[in-house]
Amino acid sequence: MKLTQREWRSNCPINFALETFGDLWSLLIVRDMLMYGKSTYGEFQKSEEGIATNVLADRLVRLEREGIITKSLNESDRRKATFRLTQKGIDLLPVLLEIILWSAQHNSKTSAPKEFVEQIRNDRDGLTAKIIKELKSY
Amino acid sequence: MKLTQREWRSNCPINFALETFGDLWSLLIVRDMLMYGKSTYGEFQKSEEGIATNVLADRLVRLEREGIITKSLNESDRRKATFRLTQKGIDLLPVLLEIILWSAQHNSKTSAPKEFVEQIRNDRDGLTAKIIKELKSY
DNA sequence: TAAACTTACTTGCAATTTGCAAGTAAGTTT
DNA sequence: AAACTTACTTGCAAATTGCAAGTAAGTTTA
Repeated sequence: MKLTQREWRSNCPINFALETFGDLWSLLIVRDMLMYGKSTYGEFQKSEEGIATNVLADRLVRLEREGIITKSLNESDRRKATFRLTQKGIDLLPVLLEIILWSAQHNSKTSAPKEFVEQIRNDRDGLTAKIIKELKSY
Repeated sequence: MKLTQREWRSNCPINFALETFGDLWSLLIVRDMLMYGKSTYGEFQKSEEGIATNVLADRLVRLEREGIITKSLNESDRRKATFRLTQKGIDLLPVLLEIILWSAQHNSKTSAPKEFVEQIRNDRDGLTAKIIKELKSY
C-alpha cells in the first residue's frame, strides 16, 4: 500500500537531508526564521533573494510537511498565518552555522559580519544559546 | 559588461552556499568523494540514489566551475577522468558532519552507523583529521 | 587486427519545476 | 462602502529533471 509510504532514494543521512531541504530556497526560509525572527509569508517574501510567490507557498507547505515548521493562524489579523520552527527546525542551526563559516571562507563578498563569524568560531555554544533565546522571545 | 560577471541573489552566506550546491545531488557527490573516496564518473553513478547520467555530467561540470572539484585525465585509462576535491571542497566536511548529526537525530531509518555518529559528537577533530588523511591516501 | 566490450557522456522526449506577473478571495483600514 | 493589504493561485514560457537509447573514444579479447 503506497498511499502513505514515502520512497527514499537511500537511507544515507546526507540524502535524507537533501530530500528534506535540498533546494535553492528552503534553507533561506529557515535562515529568515532563525536569524531574523521572520514568521509570516509577507516577511519571507521581502527577503533580498526575491522568491517567487508560488515557490514560497510551495516551500512553506513542504517544510510543514517535513515537520520543520508549524503553521498557525494569527489571531490579530486573520489573513496572516504565523510560521514557527519546530525543534527539528531549530536543530538545523548548527548546519546553518557551518554553512556560514564555509561561505565566509570562500566568498570574498560575503555579507556575514566578521564579528559574527568570529563568534561562531570562538563561542559556538554561547551563540547558539543566544540565537535560540531570541527565537523564543519572538 | 556582463560576460564574466555572475549575478548573486544576495551576498548572504547561506544564499552563497545554496547557489553553489543547493540542489538534490551536489552534496551527494561531495559525500561520495569525502566518505567513500570515489573519484570517477562511473563510481558516482553507482551510488544508491541513482543519479541520471545527464544530471551527473551537469553537476560535475558545475562543481568544477564552482572550484569545489578538479578534473584530470586518468593516465592508465584515457576514457576516464579523475575528480578530486579542492581545499574548498574539503572544507565542506564540517557541513556534512552537521548534516549527518541532524539526520541521525531526525531520521529513524538512518543508515548512519551509531559509532560514527558518536564519534562526530565526541571527537570531531580526530574524525576530521582521519577522514582527510584517508582522502589524501586515495 | 578486428570484434566485443567499457566508459563517459549526449541526445530525445515527456514530465515536472521554476520564475514572472497578473489575478483572486478574504480580511482590514479608511 | 470603497480602497487597500495579505496570502496565495493561475497562466504561461523557460528551465530542469529523469528515463533510456545513442554515440564516440578507448580498452580488452580472441
